[in-house]
Amino acid sequence: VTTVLKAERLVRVDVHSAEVPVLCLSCEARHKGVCGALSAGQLIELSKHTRRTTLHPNDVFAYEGEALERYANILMGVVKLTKMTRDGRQQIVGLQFAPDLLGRPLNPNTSTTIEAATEVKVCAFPRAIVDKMLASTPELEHRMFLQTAKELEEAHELMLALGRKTALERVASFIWYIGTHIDPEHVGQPVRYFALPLSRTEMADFLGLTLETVSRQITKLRKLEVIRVTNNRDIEVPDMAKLKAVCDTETR
Amino acid sequence: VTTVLKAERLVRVDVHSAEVPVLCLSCEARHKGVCGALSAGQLIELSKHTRRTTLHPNDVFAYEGEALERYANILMGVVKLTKMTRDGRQQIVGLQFAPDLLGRPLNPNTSTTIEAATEVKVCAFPRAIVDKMLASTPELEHRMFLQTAKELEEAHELMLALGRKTALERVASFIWYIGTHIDPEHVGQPVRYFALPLSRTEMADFLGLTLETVSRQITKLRKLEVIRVTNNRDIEVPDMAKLKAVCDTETR
DNA sequence: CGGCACGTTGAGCGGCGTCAATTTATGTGG
DNA sequence: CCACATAAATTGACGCCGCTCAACGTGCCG
Repeated sequence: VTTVLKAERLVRVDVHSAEVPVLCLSCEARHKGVCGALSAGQLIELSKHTRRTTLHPNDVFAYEGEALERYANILMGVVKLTKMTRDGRQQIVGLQFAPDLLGRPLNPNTSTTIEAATEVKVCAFPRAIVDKMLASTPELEHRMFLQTAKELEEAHELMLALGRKTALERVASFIWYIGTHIDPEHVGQPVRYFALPLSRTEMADFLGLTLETVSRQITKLRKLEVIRVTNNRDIEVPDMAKLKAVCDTETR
Repeated sequence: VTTVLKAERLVRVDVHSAEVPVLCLSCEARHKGVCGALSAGQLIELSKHTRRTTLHPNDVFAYEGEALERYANILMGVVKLTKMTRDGRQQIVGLQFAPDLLGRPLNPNTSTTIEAATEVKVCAFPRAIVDKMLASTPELEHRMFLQTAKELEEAHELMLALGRKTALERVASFIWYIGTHIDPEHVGQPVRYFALPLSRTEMADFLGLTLETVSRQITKLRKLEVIRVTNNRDIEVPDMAKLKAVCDTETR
């Protein structure tokens, strides 16, 4: 229900400097995110209107149907995209990780509610400025397109799980998904020890289950020695192949 | 007023029609599809390598993981995008209608199997030619991006159905979806009489159900007088609002 | 007419949801 | 540091929605 809480002011940058803004220097989005498509000059122009913000779990960035007047680069943390039926049933339709960009060109209205799952740091800039750069920088649109295409593929994968997988397979698939996405430095290498970014309730909303069922499947995976659970959210995967096998069991 | 506009559009004469290839003249894709982004010269260039094809139900255009060496514009009919688990459980993750484009730039590999649901006519062109035009024609990429973004939104909608809706709601949602997409001339106006492009089995694969359950829900909708079924595939919707109400029942 | 594909209907069962109790983590003030 | 409160997660009992298996139309075509 709360919106953006804390806003940090950006460090001032010399307008006439051809250098990359200080804040951008160590920013991951400049390497793998959309900002990588921008020149030093564009980064400076953009940084004049940039505002970094921290969101706390369940802080809402934008509501379904709302017009986004700012794009936002995720610098840290996990963001969930949710939809709801009129009577309150909720579905998480996607997760976003650093350095994903929130907001799309050509249509400012978001079709999902965008909210923080974990603590999240974003770098936000006004729509108009980015849209102007889009016209002259094809590479920027390429990157946005690439992200959207990737989101669509992941949506398809989740749809297979929602429509055709058992509760156990869905939970295993989710753990696999997190393991292969949570580390921004992942080069396809899944990590074997990580913290789940979602609560049991949220996992249920992601997987089309109830929190009780999710909990039961987790204890089942624990007893099958596919995972170890240390502090509810902390997961260890001794053997990734074993986990992968459960995601798509031959003998259901 | 709408009918007048519609009629006007149908008889509209293209100023440069002399330069546009004959095949493109009456093609819907040139108006609302991606070809609308191309100049007469580009259309001529493209038409030299164009091949029109007819696909029959269940003909496969490309298999999951395969590299598409041709884009294809849907001129007529419905195409289904499917995914499968290793043990053969199938999920339809999306439907494509005229004038949608099959294939995406930047990544030739398709993540879903692409196959005809109904009889389908496509206009196919080699990847290389289109990709070259993409570099010099931003509008072309805009349109592709727009379609992908739309696909993503529809995927999200389906995910809500798969994860959180009852069997009855899913079937009603499907009928609503078809009613608002089957007519290429739809300007948001849902039609009340149409043929379902999918068999019961395919509807089940789309909705994460079994064919028996789909069948039962259809008879239930019939008894509730939400729909009329004439020849199994032919549906009449007396009151669209009534159908919409079932899609998202308050009292589940 | 018979064969076949497709759809409908029925009977019974099981996986997951519902409701509720208990345990475990997290935080707060004395 | 320990009671205490609150939220989050686990576990159990039971019921229902949708799956499974099977029989039975129905329409189409040779």
